[in-house]
Amino acid sequence: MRCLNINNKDVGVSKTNHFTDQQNRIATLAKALGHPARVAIIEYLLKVKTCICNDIVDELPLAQSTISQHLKELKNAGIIKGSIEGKTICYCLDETTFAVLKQYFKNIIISVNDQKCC
Amino acid sequence: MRCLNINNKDVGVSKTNHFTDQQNRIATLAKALGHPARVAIIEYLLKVKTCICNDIVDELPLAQSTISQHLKELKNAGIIKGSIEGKTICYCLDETTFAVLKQYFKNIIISVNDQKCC
DNA sequence: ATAACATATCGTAATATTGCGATGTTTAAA
DNA sequence: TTTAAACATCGCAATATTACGATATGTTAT
Repeated sequence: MRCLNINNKDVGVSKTNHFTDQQNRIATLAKALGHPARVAIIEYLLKVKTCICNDIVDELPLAQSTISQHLKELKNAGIIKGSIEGKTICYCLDETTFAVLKQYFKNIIISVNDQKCC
Repeated sequence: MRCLNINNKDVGVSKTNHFTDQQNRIATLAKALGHPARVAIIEYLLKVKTCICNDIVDELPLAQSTISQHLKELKNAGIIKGSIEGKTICYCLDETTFAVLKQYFKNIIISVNDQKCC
């Protein structure tokens, strides 16, 4: 059953358009990292330097389709890159994205040290 | 209507217990940052050094109850701290948490530079 | 005591996320 | 050319998230 939103209330909808591009970007990246399976995938990619593809299925307690979905989300967010490598796909981490994240938190820490409270 | 999960499939449930504490911790932090409103709240707290409370309601295009909910999530994740300050509540960023995040991404970058691919 | 302010919580409605099996699609080997 | 491996996508079911208004709660002035 589908119901109409009679009152025109923005219910259940992220008002992304009200925030800055930077804020949306960080939120998108953080969201993509906001699931332990995806964190695990990243750590796996980090471990197996040669950026192998879906042996991840054997690594994690999730179905192949689920892993594929998680990989897609990571790729959409720009956290990983994937390139076709014959029969398989070579996924690997996107350094520049992590550099953005590192810098963002670094800057926060610089500012937060000025705080005079709590 | 509520339906039973006849097939015992873990449908729609994060299997957090299959991942390491570290992975779950990072995912929890990232998830809390995974919404532009919460990123905006953090940046606001960063700007107004004196960690004022709900003037955030005037800053963001969201209802008071919604802001309160976002603050709660940030607090639960350990990203902000709050202490009662008379009539108001003094919210401020938790430095140690940001230090964790910064370090995490720093370490990733160190490893990712070894990568020989893509 | 009461009013007013600053929150938090609750109930509800809607969308988003997560997970799976089944099924496509493409490539490489047989 | 069939087969199989490696993914991706689809459809479904269930939970989670987001947002709001209404309301409750606590604090401080009046």
